[in-house]
Amino acid sequence: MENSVRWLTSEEQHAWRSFVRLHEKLGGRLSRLLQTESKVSAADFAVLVHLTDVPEGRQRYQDLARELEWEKSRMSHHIARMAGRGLVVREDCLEDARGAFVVITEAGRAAIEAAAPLHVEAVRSLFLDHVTPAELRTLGEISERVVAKLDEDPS
Amino acid sequence: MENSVRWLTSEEQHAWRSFVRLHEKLGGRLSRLLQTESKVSAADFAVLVHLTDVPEGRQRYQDLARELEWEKSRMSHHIARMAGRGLVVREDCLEDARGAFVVITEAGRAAIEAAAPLHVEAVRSLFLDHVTPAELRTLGEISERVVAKLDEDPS
DNA sequence: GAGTGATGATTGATACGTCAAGCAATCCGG
DNA sequence: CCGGATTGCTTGACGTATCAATCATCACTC
Repeated sequence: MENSVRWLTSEEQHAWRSFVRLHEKLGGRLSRLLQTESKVSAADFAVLVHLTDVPEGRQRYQDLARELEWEKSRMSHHIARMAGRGLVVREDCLEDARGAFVVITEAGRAAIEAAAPLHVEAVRSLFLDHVTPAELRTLGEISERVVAKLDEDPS
Repeated sequence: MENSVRWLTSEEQHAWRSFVRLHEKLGGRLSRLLQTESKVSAADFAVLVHLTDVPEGRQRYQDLARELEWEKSRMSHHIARMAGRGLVVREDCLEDARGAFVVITEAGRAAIEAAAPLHVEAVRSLFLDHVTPAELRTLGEISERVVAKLDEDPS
């Protein structure tokens, strides 16, 4: 048993546990909602959002993986499944024969347009509606700062 | 296309996306750390924490599932795997022959005592160290309030 | 006290994420 | 150029999460 551990005070413990519960519950609710009400999962949604943000709806696997913070193998597996459902297609890359593009299909665009209002409404009613603008600002600042720290110091 | 959707303002959008990224990154880091440095996963850790909080280290499947917000089938599968690794044992319930207890073993206690300092240190260095006490208080309040709302209104 | 429904847990199918290994295509130092 | 290292993606195996179906037991009612 280490004696040098900086254990949490009870305030820290309480805040941390609440925060963890929030993540579990909110994340669970949102993805369950998307899953059951639309036909895209939270992961599908994230992919489709990025593809609609980009010219022609085409992006390299690696770029997509970097933006979503996914492993490349996860991207391969997931895109293969999405392609099977017709939401995207895989396209070979001419400039670099190793590479490949993910391209959103019409069905993909239709799926995300159908899911987006639902998702926004859920984010509002499950979260934003219960948080003041000042709190939201604080939360945004904390999130950005911590994410930056995590990026600085890779595991 | 619905016209009545209350789309997010750019401030809301920014804060929300940062928050989601924090969720993804911090969760990923913590569970990866636990996984590689100790021999218990984040899920194992949560189970063991609850069992050490309770008399004799025994608790019913359903109670454990409720506290962790897990599905009962997840609990069954996971406890079966943990039992296979000797961290817990399953025990029949005398009062209700349908029910069963999960009981932490000595090996389970040893595992969590080994993992706890590491976990606390990670929570500090990856998160708490980058947040002021005031921010942490705000975060705790937000979390509690939103969790309460989510509990009120079941999906 | 038999029938009906609810409860506590298990099981199997399927989907998903991660890891390590693999395979091409490309880059680059000599 | 040529050979080894690197890059971009794929694959297979494994552990894990979810869903629906199942089974045994219990509770309630008539």
